[in-house]
Amino acid sequence: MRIFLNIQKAFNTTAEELDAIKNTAKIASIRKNDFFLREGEISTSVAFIEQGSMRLFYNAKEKEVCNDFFFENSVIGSFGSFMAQTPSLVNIAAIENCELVIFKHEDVMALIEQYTTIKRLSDIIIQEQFLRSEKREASLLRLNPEERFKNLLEEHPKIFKRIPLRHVASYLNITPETLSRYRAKFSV
Amino acid sequence: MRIFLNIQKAFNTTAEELDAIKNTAKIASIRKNDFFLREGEISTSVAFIEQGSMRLFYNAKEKEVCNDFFFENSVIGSFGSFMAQTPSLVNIAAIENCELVIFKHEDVMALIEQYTTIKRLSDIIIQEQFLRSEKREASLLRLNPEERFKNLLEEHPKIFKRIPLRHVASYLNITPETLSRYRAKFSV
DNA sequence: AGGCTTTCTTGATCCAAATCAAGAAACTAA
DNA sequence: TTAGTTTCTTGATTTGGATCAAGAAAGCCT
Repeated sequence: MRIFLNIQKAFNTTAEELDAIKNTAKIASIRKNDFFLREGEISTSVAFIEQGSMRLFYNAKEKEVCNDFFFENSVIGSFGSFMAQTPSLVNIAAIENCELVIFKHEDVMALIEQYTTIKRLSDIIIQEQFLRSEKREASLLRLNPEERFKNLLEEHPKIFKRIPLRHVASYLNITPETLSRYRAKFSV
Repeated sequence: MRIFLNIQKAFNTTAEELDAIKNTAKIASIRKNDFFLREGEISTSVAFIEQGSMRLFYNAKEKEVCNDFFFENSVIGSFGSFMAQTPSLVNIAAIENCELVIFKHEDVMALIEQYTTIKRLSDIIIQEQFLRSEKREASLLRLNPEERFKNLLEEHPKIFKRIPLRHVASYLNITPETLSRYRAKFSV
């Protein structure tokens, strides 16, 4: 199946591992704005994004605050909820229509048990999440809004192309008005 | 050894596991203000805090920004750096004099390999880190400074007793002056 | 296409927290 | 103990980004 080729490429799996994955993972489409996980639910699965983009966000008082964006060839989920099987603190929803490869909790456990290389894979994914969250925290703590904007523009210009600006503003923890002014200031 | 009793209690290990831990882990004292890990270094170990308190912080422009505090009976380390064996983004230092039980990277790997229950333990620690960081992000993203202050006061009053206020201010991502005014306002 | 809603931009005003400044209190080390 | 730091408090001022407001542009129906 064409759709697993990206997994093969992203994770550099052997034919045997890829077969095991094909036999357990499920393919799913989710449409723009659909939820993958809601705050309070216990996460039953994580997903590999074949195509599309998603966001992970918190419910704040009246608004939503966006914590992160995920594009094709990355793994998305609430790892806290998924691993501990506790209610999720975060929401996850599609920004663009997405093609996903879904990994159920029990399947992941079984795959890890059976294939030490898949275990290693899972460890790498977990590591990446730790690094991602340390980076995110560092950016929120040590940079001011304008610096965060310039940083994001430099490191992930595609976010400005594919993500609605109100979500980008939320990610930067500023209002849409302020983002708009930064964009004018730096002519983006 | 008395010092391992807390580990036994915190993790509810069997006698056999505790023995395995005793034979590999090393006890260390570190003094107030000493570093456990510096930004840029690759983390070689994680530590169980028997006694004392530590902080995890980032270097920002001219100042340090504190990301979290850790007290006795918790595990501290840069998990991103420890697991991926990449340079740490964070610093870790003692606030009070500490008694630590140190777990070297290779020993942890070996223990996990050998004892499935210790593997389970490590999974729980990792889960806790994920939850901790989701909570931390949520607090930075959805609360304003004064709400963060009130929240911290409610949930962790002991932090105000044991941690120098400038570190608390940094944790709340406000200036010491602002913290001082909040304290006056709420008579803390 | 055309009407409707949502998103984005631009301007005016406001405010919470930062900065600047200086004194008080708490540690530290001889 | 006391001199010397460092930390904390309090006051005056500034400021970056929020909020309020209203129009422009872009999406999204049928």
